[in-house]
Amino acid sequence: MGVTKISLHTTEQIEIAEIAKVLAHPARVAILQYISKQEGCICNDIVDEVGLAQPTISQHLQVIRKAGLLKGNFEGRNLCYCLDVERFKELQKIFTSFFNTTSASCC
Amino acid sequence: MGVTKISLHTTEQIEIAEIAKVLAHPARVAILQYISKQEGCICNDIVDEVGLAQPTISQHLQVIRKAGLLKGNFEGRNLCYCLDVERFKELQKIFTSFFNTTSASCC
DNA sequence: GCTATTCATCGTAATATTGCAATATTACTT
DNA sequence: AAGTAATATTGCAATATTACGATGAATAGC
Repeated sequence: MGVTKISLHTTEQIEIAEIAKVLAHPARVAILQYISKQEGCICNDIVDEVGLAQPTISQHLQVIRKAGLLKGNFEGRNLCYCLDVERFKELQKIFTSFFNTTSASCC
Repeated sequence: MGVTKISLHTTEQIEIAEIAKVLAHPARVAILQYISKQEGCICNDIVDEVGLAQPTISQHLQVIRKAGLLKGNFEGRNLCYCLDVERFKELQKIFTSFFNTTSASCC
């Protein structure tokens, strides 16, 4: 039904899935890579860089923002996006912990 | 349109997104945790453990299998699933590399 | 043979995601 | 004030995902 039965799962499982969802689209991976790669901040060149329409990029940015990974400062009429590196590393920790804990005894 | 324009993205971005997609559902996270946690192999107790219907679990297992993370041996009439730990660690490496590379210079 | 059990697959319904055109909003510029 | 530039929001179409009941295939045990 396209509807996830969250009541069945632990908060940890849901958290990991939420984070993974942010990375689960190549455009968002591209955006994350791009906004971190830039020396200063960048603006709507994400649109040029990634090659999707502006509303689509805006939508993906919202997903990234909801995960707490986006910082944006206005510079004149430009919005300059930044990766929230601290939050990003937080997510990495959660992932690393999941991977390490999970790859345990088997067969 | 629900259709991802893969032509726009690099193979690395697509690969990361593919891996993330596997983890992008709490049920699959739960399954991965469960099959790794078990001493021996397990069978359809995943259904009991996770709490979704058998066809749904089977569907999720297919996603995990497609990512190369599932090993299954028949034991009598039971299929015993195993996490492919090597492949799992491979994915972890790809993720770790992405995280480390991405959290670079910003603002 | 028959029956029960285990798991996969099919079909289908409900919902989510992705993408874009059109439009709105905000803020700078003249 | 009017025009322009940068983003966000809205609305909608196409597709993907999630979930489950029904059915199918394989095997164990009688």
